[in-house]
Amino acid sequence: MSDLQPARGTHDILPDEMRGHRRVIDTARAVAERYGYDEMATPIFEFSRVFKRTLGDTSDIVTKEMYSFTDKGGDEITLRPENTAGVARCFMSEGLAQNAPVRLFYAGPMFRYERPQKGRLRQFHQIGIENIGTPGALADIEVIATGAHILDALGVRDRTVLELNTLGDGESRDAYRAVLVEYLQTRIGELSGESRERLTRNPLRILDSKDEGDRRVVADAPIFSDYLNEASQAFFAEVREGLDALGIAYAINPRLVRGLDYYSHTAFEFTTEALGAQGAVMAGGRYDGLIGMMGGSPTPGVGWAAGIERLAMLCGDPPPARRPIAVVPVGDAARIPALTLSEGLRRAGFRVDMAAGGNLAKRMKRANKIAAVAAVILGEDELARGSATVRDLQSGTQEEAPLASLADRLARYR
RNA sequence: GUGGCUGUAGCUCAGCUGGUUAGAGCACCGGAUUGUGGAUCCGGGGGUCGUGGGUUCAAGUCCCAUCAGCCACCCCA
Repeated sequence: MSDLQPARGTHDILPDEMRGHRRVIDTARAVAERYGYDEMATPIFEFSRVFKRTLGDTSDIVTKEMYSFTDKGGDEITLRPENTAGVARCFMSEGLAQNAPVRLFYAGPMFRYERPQKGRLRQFHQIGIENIGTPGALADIEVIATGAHILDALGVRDRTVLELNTLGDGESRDAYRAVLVEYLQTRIGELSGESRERLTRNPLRILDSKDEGDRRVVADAPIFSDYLNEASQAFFAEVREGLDALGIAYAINPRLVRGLDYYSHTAFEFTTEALGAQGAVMAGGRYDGLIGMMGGSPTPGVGWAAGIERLAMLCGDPPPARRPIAVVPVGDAARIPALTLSEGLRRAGFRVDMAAGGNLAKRMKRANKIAAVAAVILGEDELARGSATVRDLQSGTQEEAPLASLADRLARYR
């Protein structure tokens, strides 16, 4: 039994759930397309250094969540824990800088070695967009608007809140970090052990700590916005102005931080209360430093990623499957004619299920069970007349129709 | 990675302080109905009680371990 279970934190996506995923992906892709995004895909695994260099040596993802292994050729490989690094790598190795700015949409599985919970899996799926090569705040606004639009289209927007913050540019962040560390040093005794470690590696993260002692210390900490230089303030102001103009509500959350240096300016998250502890549904921001850090020529970028499972959960019951037409042969002589009829209807665009086995009653039962919209009954009587009986399984009414015009008769069931 | 809760049929669950062949509803299969489904009635199949060990005359029930899920922390999508 246990070795027949899917590995921890993974699960099979059966047709019902798959339709839920499909709805999220298809909706997102269609909306993103209106904003100029084209779908692409990067490999599911990359050389480990792509993520290590990109996510930093201190991030949780790199230190404890990567699925890494050495392949038979001795290469260090990692299953992608997120896709921005892969897209950035692709941007460079495929020479996309020639076409910059590029707008890319993706959907696919990601892998993180975490302790599973509802809405948190080891293999999960994300959709995301990346706008690479566009520097201004307008791009940030539009990226957020694309996300908001997708949440609208999925009908879940009213259950989410947009949290917004700015990380400023590098200069502002360096200035603030220095002041912050200086302040925290004076109260280091009150910090949690974890935060003491973060003090050297990742001090901004302390602002987001949920430890009570940390929070008391953080409450009196210098305020980041006081250290934003003029350019950073102007950038953030424009982002807010744009969101206001588009009627996209947001809540400024000064504790919304990103630990990594290549992030700058806009950071945002659409969160929800409806999913328990896993509240983040769509998260993103600006990563102007990323491509430079990976060895490319400095190129700005903005984007977000969203969890398909989480969005699908918010959406509720998946749409029902398309209802088929059941072709029901009666008697041996009808078998082959029913087969060719089925094939013809499929060529004409219908979803067709041909019942086999059992008597007519059994086949009708089956037709009912698979939620067929109609049954096309083909027996010797009909064959002799070159027709078929079409029974509407909703109303129970039926009529005979010539085979030649059957597809037209069935048109409303397509 | 830490702490807590849970694990009985495909699904939802019952099974009292350990005590005969482990039950129900739904679902599934067959029949009533060999050219007509949904309703009803009758019948049937299906469980190594998550797994492994231990205690006991006796374990679904108690103990330990392990696996998985869930909840919180952590982190995030």
